[in-house]
Amino acid sequence: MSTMQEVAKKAGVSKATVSRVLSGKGYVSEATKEQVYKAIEEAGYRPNLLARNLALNKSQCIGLVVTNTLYNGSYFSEILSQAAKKLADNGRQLILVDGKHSAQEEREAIQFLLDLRCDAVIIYPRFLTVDEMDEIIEQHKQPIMVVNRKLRKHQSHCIFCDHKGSGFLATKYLIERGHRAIAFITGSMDSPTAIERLSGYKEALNQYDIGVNDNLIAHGKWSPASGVAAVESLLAHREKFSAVVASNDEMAIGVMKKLNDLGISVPDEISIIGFDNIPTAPYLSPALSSVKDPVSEMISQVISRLIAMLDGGYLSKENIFISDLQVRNSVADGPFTAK
Amino acid sequence: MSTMQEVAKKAGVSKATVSRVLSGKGYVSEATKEQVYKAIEEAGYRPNLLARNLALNKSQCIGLVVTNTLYNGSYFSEILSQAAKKLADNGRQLILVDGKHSAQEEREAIQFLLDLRCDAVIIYPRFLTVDEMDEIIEQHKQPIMVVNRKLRKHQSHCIFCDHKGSGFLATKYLIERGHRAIAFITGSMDSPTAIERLSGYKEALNQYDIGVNDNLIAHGKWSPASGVAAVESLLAHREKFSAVVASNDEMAIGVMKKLNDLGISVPDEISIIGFDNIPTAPYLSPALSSVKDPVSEMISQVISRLIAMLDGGYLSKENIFISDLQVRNSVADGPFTAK
DNA sequence: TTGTACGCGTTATCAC
DNA sequence: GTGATAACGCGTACAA
Repeated sequence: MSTMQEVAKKAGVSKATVSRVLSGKGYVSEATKEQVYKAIEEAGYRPNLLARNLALNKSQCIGLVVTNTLYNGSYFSEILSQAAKKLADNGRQLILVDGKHSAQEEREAIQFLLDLRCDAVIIYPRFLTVDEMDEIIEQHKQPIMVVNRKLRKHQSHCIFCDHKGSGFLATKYLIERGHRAIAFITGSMDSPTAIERLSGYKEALNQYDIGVNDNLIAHGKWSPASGVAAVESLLAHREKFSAVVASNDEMAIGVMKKLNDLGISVPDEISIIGFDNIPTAPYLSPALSSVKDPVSEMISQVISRLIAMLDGGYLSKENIFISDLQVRNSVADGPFTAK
Repeated sequence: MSTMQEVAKKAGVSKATVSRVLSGKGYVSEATKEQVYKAIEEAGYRPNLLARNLALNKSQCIGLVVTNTLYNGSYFSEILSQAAKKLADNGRQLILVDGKHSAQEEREAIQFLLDLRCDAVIIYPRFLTVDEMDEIIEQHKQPIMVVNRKLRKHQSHCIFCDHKGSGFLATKYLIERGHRAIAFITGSMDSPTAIERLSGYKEALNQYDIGVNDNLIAHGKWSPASGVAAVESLLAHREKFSAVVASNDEMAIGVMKKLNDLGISVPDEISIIGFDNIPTAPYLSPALSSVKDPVSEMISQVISRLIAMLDGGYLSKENIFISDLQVRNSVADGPFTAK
């Protein structure tokens, strides 16, 4: 790899001049510009971005921390594709670091990115608590943005959406269509999202004066297989239900499969509603509807805000809260009506 | 951010000593070690990885280039999750760069990663030709690995699998179950994978003395919607068929949806087979089977090889060709038998 | 318009 | 054991 020094020598100028030509800053005569370009060409010169970043003390790179536990399925791909595209549009690159499966490892991942002198770090946390993140943000100069959590102190550094509201909405949707015995399948209960969706479900039942029946609540782990298992545990209680709210689409698909296998007609006998919207979902089954999880929007907005702050130096103090929820219907309302 | 110099001053030693303590190389007395650790703690010192990388001329980062056109769905997520995990296991990080949607942009993405002094670059190409990539590999000292293409010259820098064989397998699978009128839906025909799968289909028909009927071949674009459109164009020809080979699972799902909507029973009247295996596929429909695309294995193997070469300095000259194909069945063979 | 000299934060090679 | 000092490759005041 040839260096700037060598190019300078070839062109018969100093490296300061080469630098000026490359950056377009400062005055350089057309004649020497020519010389320099020619020398660059000949030498096959390429700038060393490490050196440049060191000198400028910034890297044009944004770090992203995502937990291992999310590393599969369309949710992960949505986070990543959105982040990579949006950053590329703004001339930055994405460095992905595995948050593994503990708070300590999430910490280390953030630290690593900061040590690499990333301009900023985005984390989709799983194990770090809100307070821990507030603390981390305080300790560092570089902006650290948190997706899908409501921070206590640094609200301008986070973005979140109304998971409780979406749990409420899904349940209400079924209630309004005549369902009374509505089962609920949770996600992993160590996830705030799972807890919020469950609480939305309970609130909806309460609001319509339907008692919460613990026999109608089963615990899943986000995966299709755990959806299958949850159905089994629900049926074991021999309690009737005409609808199921599954805390994400993957479990909803597992539920659908299991019910089909048992010869239970979906959605005629039992309706299913999920969350997240996996891309192929609209094609899957007229039996399955979902409440959209606005991950893409969260990522998109958080990056917009980040770029604005990196370029403009100003970070909006405004709270970002996405509450625009909607149910996507594969079909007309018909099939979801309780018989 | 405090620097090594400041830590040295605090500890009353030179920065050379601090460096020795940190790296664990060279002799340092226990007493001064203590001092240094204390100073590091007090100063809240963190090493600047940019500076370290510049001095060492390596970055512990591996670049990955993926085209925009792949940025969705489970295929993308499989590539990424596999790459990130495998690299993290080996203490390296993943930098993802958007290959956008042209050969030129794929070139630039590779160049950027090299300029960043990534230790190596992995590309899942879409637009660059095999010859162009062979040339790029020659021009650079850092290893550049190519996934899903057979290079002409640098075979040890690539990994690929038998897409033609899998197209053949899927078709043969149906033929052996009694089907004769088998429709085929291609992927985007600017993709080598799409072309190879089609040629496998044709070869299977030939081998069983079934003529290739152009009316039974429709062109899709990998998306579920294009699968729907392909079915429409097939039906427009008023040619009967009892089975469909769709060039990937997403299109297969579109096909299934469309046939269901038309009241055509799947798989009783028409059987469908796809490729790729999306994670939820086994839960979707007993009507859909797929031939697995070994992306994960390709990524995994190419990284193993890469790490071996980065750590050991030796790059195996052996050809890597994955030919272990298999059909995943959601169900027993029954439903796929032609009536 | 151009060149000199220094700084960015490390690592590594010497002497001491 | 430890401390100067020279790389690493680039940006940028400041001087000329």
